[in-house]
Amino acid sequence: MTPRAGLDTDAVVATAAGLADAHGLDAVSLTRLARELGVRPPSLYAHVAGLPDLRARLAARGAAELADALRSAAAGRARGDALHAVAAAYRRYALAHPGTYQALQRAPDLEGGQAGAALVDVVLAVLRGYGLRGHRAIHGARAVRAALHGFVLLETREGFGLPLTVEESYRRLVAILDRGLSAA
Amino acid sequence: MTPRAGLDTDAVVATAAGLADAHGLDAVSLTRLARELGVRPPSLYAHVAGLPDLRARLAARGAAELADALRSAAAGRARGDALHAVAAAYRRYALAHPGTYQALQRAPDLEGGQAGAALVDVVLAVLRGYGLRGHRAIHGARAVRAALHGFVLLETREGFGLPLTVEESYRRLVAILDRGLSAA
DNA sequence: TCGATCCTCCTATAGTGATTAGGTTTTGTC
DNA sequence: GACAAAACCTAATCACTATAGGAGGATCGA
Repeated sequence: MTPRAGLDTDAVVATAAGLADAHGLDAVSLTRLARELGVRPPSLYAHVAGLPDLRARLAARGAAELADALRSAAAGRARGDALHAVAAAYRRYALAHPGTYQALQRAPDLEGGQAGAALVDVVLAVLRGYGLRGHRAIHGARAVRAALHGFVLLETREGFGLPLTVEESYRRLVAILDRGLSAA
Repeated sequence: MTPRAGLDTDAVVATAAGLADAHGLDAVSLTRLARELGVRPPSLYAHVAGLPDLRARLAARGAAELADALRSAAAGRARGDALHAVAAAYRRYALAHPGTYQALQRAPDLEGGQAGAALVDVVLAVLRGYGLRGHRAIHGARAVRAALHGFVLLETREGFGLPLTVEESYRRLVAILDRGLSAA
């Protein structure tokens, strides 16, 4: 008689991602998510282990998607070309999926998991184009991640109060990184 | 008879800051804060307007402290010297007050308030030493803030899985910024 | 010193969200 | 069709935010 929603973990996480991107990560409560899915809150426990687990899955999903986007952007390019493409893809993803990106932030060690490592690998691959290996590559990767992450965060959170094109600021930041990596 | 805690808004916010720095921002609940202060949760409403207000005050307090620290670091220095000093002070503050720094992040528009503007001003002052004014200074300030913010965030949140000195990575990041700003 | 008043803190209470326990019905398989 | 697994539900608990309204200590003028 009852239609049954026919959920599984992926569907739950996907809906949560939509909710997060549309209304912010804080809007993702089990109660609201359940309502969205036409189900009672306790039913969600059949698919996720609880709110922390849901958030972790959201982050893992986002890291995987982001890594994919970066990989695609880097494909077939090198050096500054690759760096600009990867940077653009990074920002594009974060702006298109603000809630998911937010979830990515709050993932403490989980970022250090599978998908997180994939993210680092893409950056390292780009740096190899600059001739950077070993220690130097790692320092470079940290710098690149920090810069992109920080910029996107400031943009999405605080919004850069001043009326000056954000695109241009980003382009210049990436140019600075390019110059710095070339010199290193 | 009753000893009375003798609280005021500053004391409440200060204790909240201690709690946040010691156990993370999420540990700062009115219930726990009240327990910490030897008081019942409703009593806190005499000093702060609620949890959002408390968080906002935490952020404002942090922004003011951070701006002070940066101003001190910049005093009497110029260019790369000033940049390195400010960057070091920035990271030092964030590491010493992780919970407060976390609160700073979550403050949406409040960062754009008094204390937030002071923060930007310090960076702009440093950039003036590089001969940057107007648009170029703003782009530069965004780059610097993004890089420092992003680095500190990655360090405190995810911890840079790899076993390679974080200090050295930071130093190199700042060096990249220095080079980039000099060229701009 | 006496008292009016303010302010701090309290109890009581409501409401929301996460989570667990334990049962019931649908779905898939033989 | 019957059995087993799994999806969902109701009921209940607990932690936390928040409001309402009251009691008592502190302060200041007389």
